[in-house]
Amino acid sequence: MNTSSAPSTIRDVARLAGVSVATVSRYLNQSAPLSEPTAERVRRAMDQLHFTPHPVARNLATRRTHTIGVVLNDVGGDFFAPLLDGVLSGIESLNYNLLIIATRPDLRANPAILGPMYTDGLLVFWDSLEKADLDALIQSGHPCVLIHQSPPPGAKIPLVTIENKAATRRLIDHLVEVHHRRRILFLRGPAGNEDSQWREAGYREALAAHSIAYDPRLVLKGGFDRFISQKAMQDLIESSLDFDAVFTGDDEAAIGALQALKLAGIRVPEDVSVVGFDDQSLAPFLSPSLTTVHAPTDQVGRMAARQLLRLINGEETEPEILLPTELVIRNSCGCPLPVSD
Amino acid sequence: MNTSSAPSTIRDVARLAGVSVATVSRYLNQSAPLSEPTAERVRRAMDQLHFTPHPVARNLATRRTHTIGVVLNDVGGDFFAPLLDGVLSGIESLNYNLLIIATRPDLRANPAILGPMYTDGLLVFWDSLEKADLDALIQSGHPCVLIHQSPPPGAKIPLVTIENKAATRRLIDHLVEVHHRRRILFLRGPAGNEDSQWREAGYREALAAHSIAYDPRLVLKGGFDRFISQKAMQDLIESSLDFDAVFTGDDEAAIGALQALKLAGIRVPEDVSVVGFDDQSLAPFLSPSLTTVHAPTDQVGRMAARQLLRLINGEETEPEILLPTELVIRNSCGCPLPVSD
DNA sequence: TGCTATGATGTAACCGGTTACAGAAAACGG
DNA sequence: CCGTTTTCTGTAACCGGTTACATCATAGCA
Repeated sequence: MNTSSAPSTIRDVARLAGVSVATVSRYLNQSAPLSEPTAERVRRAMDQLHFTPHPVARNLATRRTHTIGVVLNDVGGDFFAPLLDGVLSGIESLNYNLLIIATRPDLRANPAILGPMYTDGLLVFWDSLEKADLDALIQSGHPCVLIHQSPPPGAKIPLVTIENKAATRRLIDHLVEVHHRRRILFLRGPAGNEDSQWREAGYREALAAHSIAYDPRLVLKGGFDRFISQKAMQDLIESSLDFDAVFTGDDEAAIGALQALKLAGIRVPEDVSVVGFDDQSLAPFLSPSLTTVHAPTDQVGRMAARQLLRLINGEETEPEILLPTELVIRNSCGCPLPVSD
Repeated sequence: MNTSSAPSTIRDVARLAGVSVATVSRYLNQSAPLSEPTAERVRRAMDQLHFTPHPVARNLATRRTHTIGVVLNDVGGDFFAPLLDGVLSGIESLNYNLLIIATRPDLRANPAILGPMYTDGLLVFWDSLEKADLDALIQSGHPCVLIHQSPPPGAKIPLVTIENKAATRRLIDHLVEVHHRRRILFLRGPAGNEDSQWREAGYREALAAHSIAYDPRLVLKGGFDRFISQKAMQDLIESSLDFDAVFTGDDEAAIGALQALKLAGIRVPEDVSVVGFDDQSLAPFLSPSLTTVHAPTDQVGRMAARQLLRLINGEETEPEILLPTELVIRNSCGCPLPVSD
């Protein structure tokens, strides 16, 4: 009946059970053995009062927040949902909370929120922090795990990312070997993006392996962005440079590339093969359906969360986790429709 | 050079400035006037010590968390990213933090985390809480705003959602008036989904307005899900019931419907018009591009966040915000390609 | 000049937990 | 049977802020 009374505290419980607050606390945390009769009385008192320990008070006393932060710049992007889904499944039922820390190119994060008072550790996604902020964070020693971005040299910060180079190699090999493409465009990602750098390395390796000369005119800025890549493709088409395939760097850029080709009346895949990277959720529904490389973004999130928890608990962590990627053949490369999908 | 020393506290600042902790606190919160010389000394001491007030201690003392929670079941779904993006922009620079509370059909939320100790208020998305948990939350009086779901009768909880019925009416009107469709399928959303109910009402209203008899055989379960809707469409096609258009309930179901039609060799939009709802990010890239209704999901997030903040601050709130939706004509209804896109 | 209103600051209790330390009782070993 | 260890429990300090109340100058006023 005392529904709307003030929530009860550990002292209320102690009083009702006829024990000290320390005893109640020990019961809560199993931090010391209690005699069975005492435990029973505490238990009784607790549920008679509907007692729930106050997390903030506990956080203050233990100097742990039981919260991990995810630092991201690109909320709303296609990476966001699967990544967070993975992170959540990584901390599931471990009594950890998830705090979203959104940064923007124009909006630096409040430095304090990166500090140890808000979270027990941070998951830092590529491009979410200015270099200075990242360095300061690393210096501070606050646990963090980087996602899709290597730590600065010397820093021993775990990294979780995906395998880019070998997968790209297989992707380009497929274009050359199966579809006999030899003039293959590459749309670079944003400056400084490591995924893009590795993909470019895979691209060049594949060309070299097939004795195809590297032509710098075939490498454009796609920015992992549909509009930038559409513009880049349009410009290239106007320049009437010859090409028979496009590796768009990522799926997002593939959207723009497909659009540009369509508007120019160039048929995909008959005239030009198009392949992407990431296997975003819309890849199967583009037209033609997009041949790409599956990036296990949810797993990246899950693994990163696990690494961070290990770090927080002082356990051993892997310095680097490279998750495997997988070629996904659909139609935009020129392969026929599968029987069903 | 004392870089790695323990972080300084308000008492350290007080000592260095030669004032009491209360004075420092007053400076921090502007909660009482300070003489300029005192203020100056506090300021000096603060940045000499790089002092940052400890948020958890502050939360404990003020019994506010400066955090709002978003309760969601469908992390990873297409709603998630834009919604959160909107929420973040709604709380931007207001010193509020965002906690993600993910529930799953199989995993009930820890009841405590819905309580007032973790957050100052909650944004509750449709279907994220069991009825009992929602009722308990509302009973508790903890501030909350519902998203895409009306409160139980009698409860005075603000609601933020979108206009469904009139938009659906316009959508179906378009099919009938422009494309002369009269046998229009409707794929219902999940049971209990209010959006779906309103869309169905709009659908029926449009039929009635054009004197088209309502045929219950044309209403199927699409579940707002690509697989469910694909299956439903396939079954319907096999039953060889006649139809010339499909309103898929949402865009997600449109994916499945398009797939089923394609596999059956039925041409869209020549043989059958297909229209969706939501205007998810992939809608323009389906083939043919999807005629749909734009749902301003990011705005829903922003508005809901704002309402919640008002509620938390004891200001007046709107009982219900219905955000306008807008018809987006593309090609899947049968309209020609726009000049550019 | 003496008395009160005002403004600035300090003291100490409080938010609600955890935990170091101490003490008492029970178990153990010789 | 007594000293030592072990097991359980209590006392009180502590985490790092906020704030009600008290205090003390100083300004204002008659």
